[in-house]
Amino acid sequence: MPSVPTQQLDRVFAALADPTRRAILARLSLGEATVNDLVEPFALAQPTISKHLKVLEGAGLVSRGRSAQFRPVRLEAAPLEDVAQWIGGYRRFWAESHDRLDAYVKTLQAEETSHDAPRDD
Amino acid sequence: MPSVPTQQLDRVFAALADPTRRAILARLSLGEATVNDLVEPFALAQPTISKHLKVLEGAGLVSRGRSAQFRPVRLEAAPLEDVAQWIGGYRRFWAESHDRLDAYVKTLQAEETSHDAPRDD
DNA sequence: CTATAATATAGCTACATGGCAATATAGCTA
DNA sequence: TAGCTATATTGCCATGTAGCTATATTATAG
Repeated sequence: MPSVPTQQLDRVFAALADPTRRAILARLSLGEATVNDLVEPFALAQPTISKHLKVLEGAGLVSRGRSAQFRPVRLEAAPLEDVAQWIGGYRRFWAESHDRLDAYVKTLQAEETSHDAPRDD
Repeated sequence: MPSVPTQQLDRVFAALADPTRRAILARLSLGEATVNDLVEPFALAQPTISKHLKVLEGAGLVSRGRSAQFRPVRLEAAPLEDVAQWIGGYRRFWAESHDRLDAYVKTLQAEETSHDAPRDD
């Protein structure tokens, strides 16, 4: 059972704790973006975004390419899978509370497999 | 589709970003505990644990009871479900990378429904 | 009522983080 | 080479957080 190093989970959760960074991930779910692409929608300075990207990169949630003077940013979802696995260990605890809401939960699980873009946060 | 307020996700992710707090949750997955029960296994002072509990409570991840001078702490998994839902929006991104590892992923998904205690972090 | 036990609060230190403006670097383009 | 564009780095400030010790609070036990 290949469980994720604690420190790695630390970094991933910390990275996800900031709404700007989650919004960046949502944006990247639509495809690669340059730093400037990412600066635009957030009323934040470019160095601020670069700092956020460094945090995301440190958590393995994005990777950087190189194309002329651009450093395109790409979503890397693997750490999210790690998180999903960690959370999976607690699934039974909320499953217990849902004996009366089974139908609703089934609806969510159906949506889980749908292919809409994630929300922007 | 009942998506979780951003601020709520902020608090939950931030709470989960600390390994001590994740260990507290793992401990609570075995059942209610008093503050002292939780102090013992971590080489940390009691006020430090109390502070962690406040953070967890603020994220809705634990609730407190009252029994004599004890304030038993209980796991509340609902926010983890919110996180699972948020992450679900990205599932397809790692699913894409797993065309060759389908068997392995299926194994994990089988374990997801098993009833072992979560790891201690 | 006093003493004891469980927990919370206050006040402190050290360090991390999010934001900015200013500047440096790297890679085109002319 | 000079200049322009994209991004990174630096240095600063304000705020937040994890840890501690000391003290306050709350509830039970004598």
